Amino acid sequence: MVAETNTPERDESDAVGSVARDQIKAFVARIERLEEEKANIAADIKEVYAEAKGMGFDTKVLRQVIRIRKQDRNERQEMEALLELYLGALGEI
Amino acid sequence: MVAETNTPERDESDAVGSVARDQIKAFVARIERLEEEKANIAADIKEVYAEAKGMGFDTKVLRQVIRIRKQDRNERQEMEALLELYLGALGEI
Amino acid sequence: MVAETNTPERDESDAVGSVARDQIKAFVARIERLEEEKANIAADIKEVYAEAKGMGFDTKVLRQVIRIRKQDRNERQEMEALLELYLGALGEI
Amino acid sequence: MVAETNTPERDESDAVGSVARDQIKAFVARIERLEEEKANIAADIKEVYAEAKGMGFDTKVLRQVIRIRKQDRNERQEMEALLELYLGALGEI
DNA sequence: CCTCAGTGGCATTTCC
DNA sequence: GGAAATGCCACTGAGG
Repeated sequence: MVAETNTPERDESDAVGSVARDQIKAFVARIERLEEEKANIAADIKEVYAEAKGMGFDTKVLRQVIRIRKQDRNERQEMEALLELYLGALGEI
Repeated sequence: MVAETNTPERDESDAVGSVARDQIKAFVARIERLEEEKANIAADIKEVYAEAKGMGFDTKVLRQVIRIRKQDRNERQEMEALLELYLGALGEI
Repeated sequence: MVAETNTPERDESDAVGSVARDQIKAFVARIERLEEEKANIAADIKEVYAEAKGMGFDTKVLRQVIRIRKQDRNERQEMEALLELYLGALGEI
Repeated sequence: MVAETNTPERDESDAVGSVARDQIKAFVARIERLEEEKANIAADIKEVYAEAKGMGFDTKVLRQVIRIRKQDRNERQEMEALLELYLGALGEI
């Protein structure tokens, strides 16, 4: 794991030390917990698409709509960032 | 959205019908809601990695650990499925 | 290089065979040639930004403008793809 | 675009001035032209990798080869620069 | 020097 | 199930 601050040189057989070891285990547990939640939500999304498909909607079109709306949001944010840049730059004239 | 069962030919001005239209909007809303939750959890995971990094752990190795453990779980599940298959086959002899 | 179709078992000392060897060299040469062209163009772009900066323009803003215009193009393409999807789906009703 | 030297305070309606405006448009056009060329070459490279893959070569290994050779070139250049430095220093003795 | 945008590589997912 | 596409992460290099 190469945690310099957590793995000082030591004589004992364990290379990382029980403290660092516990920290690693805690991080792994937290991440795996969150990954599980994320996977569950991904499964939910999949279900929604399946449900829409079951009602006769074209999931390909639906996905595209979602993508375009997401792009819209991103572009709006970029425009705001550009405005910030402009205003900041104007202030420096 | 091209839902054959929901968009019969019609004389009215709206091409898709208000019912299908509402259904589409509902699906989009549900998916976007779930996508947002997923993005939040992804951000949480990122934070955890950042925290671990801040404590001197190598995130690259940490990610590998997570990946390997996930693979192990998958393999274990496959083995169990195979076992089920064998046992079922034996029961049919 | 692990090219199963190009590396039959053979008694000779070379593991890959002269044919596969030549093919690999040709691929590497082609890629490196293209990579070089790409690097040259990247250098040209850098020069243009430098020139703009030299004339008093804010390169950060300029980059943002380029990025937004690129997003616009992408979104336009996505919209066209969506239209294609719609039309194709309508044709199947 | 916030070009102090090109956008003096002015009474006219246009905020940036038609000259600066044209300059900006020219820069954007030049950059977008070059970006397009770069994207085309990147697509070509992708095609070459795909072709190699289609002939049974492992693209992952191929990429590694390209990367290592690039590193070698860089190191060689650094060595030559170092040699130049040494020789120049000797000439000043 | 340090932040940050851009880019390449990798993993996952999706479609066939 | 395998190839193709998308998204994500790490890294390098540019700009301040």
